[in-house]
This record gives sequence, C-alpha cells and structure tokens, in this order.
Amino acid sequence: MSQTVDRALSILPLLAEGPADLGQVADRLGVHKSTALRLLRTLHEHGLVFRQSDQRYRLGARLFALAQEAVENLDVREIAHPHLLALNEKCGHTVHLAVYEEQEVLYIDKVESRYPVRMYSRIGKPVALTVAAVAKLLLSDFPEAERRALAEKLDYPAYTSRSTPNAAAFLKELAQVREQGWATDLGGHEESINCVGAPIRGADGRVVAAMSVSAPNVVVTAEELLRLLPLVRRTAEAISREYSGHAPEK
Amino acid sequence: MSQTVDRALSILPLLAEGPADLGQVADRLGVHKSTALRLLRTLHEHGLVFRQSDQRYRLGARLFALAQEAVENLDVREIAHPHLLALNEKCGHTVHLAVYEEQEVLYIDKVESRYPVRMYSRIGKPVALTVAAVAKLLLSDFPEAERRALAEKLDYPAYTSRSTPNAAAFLKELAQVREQGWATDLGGHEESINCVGAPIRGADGRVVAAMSVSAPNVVVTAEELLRLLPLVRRTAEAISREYSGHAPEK
DNA sequence: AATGAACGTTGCATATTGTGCAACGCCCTC
DNA sequence: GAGGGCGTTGCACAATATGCAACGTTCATT
Repeated sequence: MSQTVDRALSILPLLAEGPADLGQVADRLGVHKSTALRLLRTLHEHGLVFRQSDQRYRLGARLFALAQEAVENLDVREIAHPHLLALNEKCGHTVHLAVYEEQEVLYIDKVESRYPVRMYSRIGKPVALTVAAVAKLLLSDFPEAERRALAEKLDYPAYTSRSTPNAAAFLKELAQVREQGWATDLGGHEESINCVGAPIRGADGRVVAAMSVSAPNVVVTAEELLRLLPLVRRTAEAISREYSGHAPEK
Repeated sequence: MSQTVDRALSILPLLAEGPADLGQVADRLGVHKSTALRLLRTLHEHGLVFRQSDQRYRLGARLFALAQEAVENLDVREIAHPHLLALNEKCGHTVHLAVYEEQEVLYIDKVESRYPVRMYSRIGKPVALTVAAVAKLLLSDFPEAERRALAEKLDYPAYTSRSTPNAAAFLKELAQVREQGWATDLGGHEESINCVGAPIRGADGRVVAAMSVSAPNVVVTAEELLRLLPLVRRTAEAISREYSGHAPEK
C-alpha cells in the first residue's frame, strides 16, 4: 500500500482531535517538517484541511460536504436488494422494503414469494399506515409530539377485526415497536396475511427504511412466521451496517 | 505537492457521486488499474472507503465520523445551535448558519422549517456567493481591497431576474449590507424563496458567521418575512455575545 | 533596538517509493 | 468449454517523495 497516502491520511484523525501546527503534525507522523508540509498542502488543496487564522491546521469543511453528498446519493434500495434476495432465498416468502415519504409509507422494493400463493402488493404503492408492520416501524421513530399529532389525524379503517381501532391503540403499538425494535402485522390488513418486520437505520441511528416478510396463513401459521424474526432482524441489521458505511462482515 | 496523495484524494469526490468499480475509478483518474487499486486499498485501510457487497467502492464510515468531528469542533455552531432552535420555534421557518472558509461560504447548521413546503439545502453545501444573504454578510466584512479583488474574480450567474448581475452591483450591495448590519436575498437564487440574515461577530467585532431565515413565497410574502428582521438580528446578537465570551442572558 | 529562538518555507541530491506492464486467476455468459 | 470482463500480483524501472541544511519571518526577551 502507498506509504505517502498512508501518511497523509493519518493526519486526518490527528487533526480531528484538535488543531495542530506543522511541527506537531510532523512529530506525530514521525517525518520531517518539510514532508509534513507537502502532505498538508495537498490535503489543503482538496479542502480536507484548512488553515485557521493562527496558522494552525484543522479539518476542513469539504469533509462534511463530501459526507453529506455521499449520504444524499445513497440508495437504500440498491444496498438492500441483495440482502432481500438472500432472505427470500432462505425463507421463500415475499420480502418488502419500504420508506416514509410525504406523509406516506411506500414499498420501494419487493422480492416475490416462491410459493404459489402470493400476497398482492406492488412497488410504489402506499401501504396502510395504521396496520402494516413497515409503517409501524417507520412511524415509531418519529419524535413523540409528531407521533401524537399524526395519530390524531389518521383514519383507522377496520380492514379486519384485528385492525388497529383508534389513535390510542396505535400510539401504544408504536411505543411497543420502538421499544422492542421489531413489528408485526397479524391479519390486521387482510385476515389471512401475517408480516414480521425490522427497521433499517442510518449512521445516526435514525430509521431510514423498514423491511418485512409476509406470508398467508395457508402457507405458514403466524407462529411459524414469527420464528423467522431473528433472521429478519439480522438481515435488517446487516443492511443498516452497510448503509451507514461499515464493511459488510464476512 | 504530492502526486500520489493528490490522486488518492481525487477519488473521494468521485465516490461521493455514487459507488464505482475499480475500472471506473482508474479511468476517471487517468491511471492504470493497478495504481487505482493500491490507492483504494490505502483509503480502505483508513476506513475512508469501503467495498459494498457487489464489490464496488463507496465512501466509508470513518469519513462520516471525521466529518462529524470536524463540525463539532466548529464552536460557533455549538453555541449558535440552541439559539437557532429557539428562533425556529418562534417563526417556524428554515434557519441556516454559515461560515466563510477557503473561498467558499458553507452552511454548517440548519434547522428545518416546520411548514410542509421547504426549501432545499444541505449542511456542508457551498452557497451561491453572489446572491445568498449569508454570503453577503460574510463577504461584506472583508477589507475593501479584498472585496474588490474577490468581486472581480467571481462569476455572476443569472439564477433569476433578480440575481446580482455584475461586480459593480455586488460591491454596492456589500457596502450597503456592511452599513446596515443585515442582508436579504429576495428571490435572487430561486424565484420563490426569500431570506433575511444577520451577522454573528466575535469579540473583536469581525464577522465570524452569518445566519438567515428562509421561506418560500407560498408560505409568507417578502414583507412578512422582513418583519422578522428584528427577531433575527436579536438572535444573531445573542449568539455574538455568547460567542465572544459574555454569559448568555437568561 | 538588538538578539535569538521558533516556526514555516525552499532547492537540491539521493534512493525510496509508486508506477505501468504483462501475466494470472476467477466468475459469469454465450 | 471457450471467451470476455474484472480484480489481483510480481517485477524492473524511473519518477517521485524524502530528509537535509539553509533562508526568511515573526515574535518574545533583554
């Protein structure tokens, strides 16, 4: 690997501790002042480092401009897709990925069940906010005030006898989902369909997306589906790690 | 300056645009694949870059961590943040904090509007120097010679019909901003968005940062926004006092 | 006002270090 | 089973980064 680049990059964490002058940088790198100067100059040209008024060096603003841009161009779907495929490979059921956007929760990816009996859904379709596992996951991460405001505003259609009946029940459910880190929908939308889901989190811990596994009663019972929970959670965690920039573990 | 480091660092903005594979990186750098590989490996070891499951490279977690530290070390931000929150609490609009660094003006903090219609911006993003209220505030504090030199060097993109058209107009505007101690951007960047801003000064009276309140026409008219000016100025002054070492007044 | 220390900066000779090349191995497609 | 695409490795060469020593400035000390 490249010694020069290695040295240059070692400067960054060093400056993260606080501003430092040329001599300090050179010392801590174990190189000559002139060498440190050239490295700092190159970092400077790229905006990763800058020189404050007392001539000392500190981390530059371009660093967070880069990070910000990277986050913006991050596509959850792209990262999640192979994981969703792998999960489907293992359990055979329909796997969904959803995000919250403009007061709605939308499916943005889907891997079809490999069983002949499938649940109906389609990418881009808004999901039932009050009952869907992915909706509960995404909404449970909202600040409490917003959760309450939203819960009041919603309708609570009685899709089935097990649909969430009202705001109070919904808020209680969200609190529980938030607490336990996973969610279910057991026949709340369609009598014969059950789902289990888990949240996908960004580097800052906020929920950026949610995934779920869904299957009709006729294929597996609710209890059997719940047994998949650890697998679903592990998958969601793997996606979270990769999404927030950690190398996937081998 | 160091060619190797220069090449390595050029990879970062390239990856910020989105994931890329080895060949793409090598091409865009204009170097041999093997060279690109070694550079990427070094970046990888420092955690600035990582390899997602499809083998393509992406910006890594350490970059985000560094960016975070870089922002946190900007102490204006730390001091200003609660004030920005309070201001947003009162008026509901988007509040920005910006500093000048290395020929650019950058947003370093932001509190989102609580209205559904929001303006687009992001922390770390360089702002349009010739029109943004915060840019005018920061640049107006430069010594006259530097202002003139800078004004000559700049481009004057006509974002809208009300954008600053040329160096002469810009210098006149800066002089006025300097005189009155506040600045506006009335549809100069995006036709439907207005801003009012005020400077934050250090103990020596120099402008160290600038803040602004922004709102689209559809939410409040320019006149209504201007009525917030006293509030904005008072907030900026409170931040200035605290920043320059006076105890925050309760 | 003069001296000296501390720090950043520059040019240069040296050899360490990074480079391109070509060949290899792997995986996937046709 | 052949072929193309892609990442990877070892090697010989010279381009490139390095340390040194000397210079310039700024600032504190006497």
